Amino acid sequence: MGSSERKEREKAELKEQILHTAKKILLKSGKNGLSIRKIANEIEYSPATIYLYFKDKDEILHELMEMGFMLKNKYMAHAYAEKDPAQRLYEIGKAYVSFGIQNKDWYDIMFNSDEPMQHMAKCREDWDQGMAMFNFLTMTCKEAIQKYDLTTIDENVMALQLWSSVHGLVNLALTNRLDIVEHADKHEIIEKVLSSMLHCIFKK
Amino acid sequence: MGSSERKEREKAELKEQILHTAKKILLKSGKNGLSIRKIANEIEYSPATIYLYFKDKDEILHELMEMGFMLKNKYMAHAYAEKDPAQRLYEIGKAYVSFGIQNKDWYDIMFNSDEPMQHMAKCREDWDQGMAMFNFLTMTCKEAIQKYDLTTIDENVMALQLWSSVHGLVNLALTNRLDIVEHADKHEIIEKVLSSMLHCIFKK
DNA sequence: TCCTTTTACTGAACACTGTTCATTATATTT
DNA sequence: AAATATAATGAACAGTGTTCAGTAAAAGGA
Repeated sequence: MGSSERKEREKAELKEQILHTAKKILLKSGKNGLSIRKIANEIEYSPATIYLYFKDKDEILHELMEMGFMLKNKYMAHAYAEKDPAQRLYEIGKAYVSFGIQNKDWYDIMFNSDEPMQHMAKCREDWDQGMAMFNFLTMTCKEAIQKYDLTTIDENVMALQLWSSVHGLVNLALTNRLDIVEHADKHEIIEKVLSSMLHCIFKK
Repeated sequence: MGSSERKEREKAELKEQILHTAKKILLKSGKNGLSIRKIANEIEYSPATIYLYFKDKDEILHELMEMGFMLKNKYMAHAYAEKDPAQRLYEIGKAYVSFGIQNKDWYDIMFNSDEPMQHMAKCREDWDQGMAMFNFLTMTCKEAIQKYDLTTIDENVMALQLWSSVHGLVNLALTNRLDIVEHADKHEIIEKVLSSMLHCIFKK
């Protein structure tokens, strides 16, 4: 009979509903405001029911992390399509920072939080999205090195140098530490640092 | 009578004891393991008593932040004493990263946590330690720019570029995201990025 | 249709968290 | 010794993640 298939579909539907609600609460109340009990309340099930669909809160945050990467990819799409690797690096940096600044809670879950990493460790899973992102950055660096004949820098070092810079900038901005040391406009100063960074790398 | 003086001294002593215990728990159980109730339990007072000496947990974390900066200064002392500004920047970077990697909980409270910033906002206080740190970095950049005739870079931009890089590196390392994208030795790769960063800036 | 088995769900509890406040205990002063 | 001022707390409020015995509902078989 097809009833077992229907049941599986219903089970998947409730799982989706839980995640959809989790996302809703995340957007409304932030990561700190997201709790199992609030999700349960919203979908009108008991908190215990959540644990029939997810092992623990870490797993839910891991799923939210994956959703975050999908959102981030929308921000990156235009930059990724740029032909010139040097210009592409600049566009990637700008898009990355825009995503981070405009989506604090998503960014925290993806790049700062312990819970999704904890879940991956428990499941012996890889950080596929993070690795894919970094690999693409590294490939663009490689292209740029070849095209602009940058003999003194390694592509892996260059990629990490760029990533850590924008990661640091976003975190300083999101924790309100950037405005304290630099009163000027946040976007302007970040733009300047990113430009300076790339200018440093590409000048010979 | 001097009894009021003695009472004030006793009050200050208990305040010190609370902070000392908070530090002890932070070192043993991390920031997440630090709770008002654990402090109260350790010093054998009721949790409510803590609130006679501190407005809230934010204030305690703010005090811990200040303690963290004192510890950091010990890490930085040698670097700060370096004569040559370019070499000093390198030593500062290395010392900063060492401090961060070796003191996750202190680093989080100082450079990532919201609570100490929240406390400062409530008290309309400045982030003195952070500003002092950044000002010193900026001055060193200014010196380096003058000595090595770097005409294309602004000292403020350069300082922020360096800070965000090491901040990003430390955070990626502390959240176990660095080892995932780069399997090589953590310290080695960080050293390489820092060197590359400074090499980029100082080459003409 | 009735009965058994399987699946789905939940109430209540456990062990925590920060914070407040009326009440009690202690110490000081009159 | 009594009155006052200070210090400390018990208990409660409103939360948190998580577990598990027990119940309700649906599915399968006779």
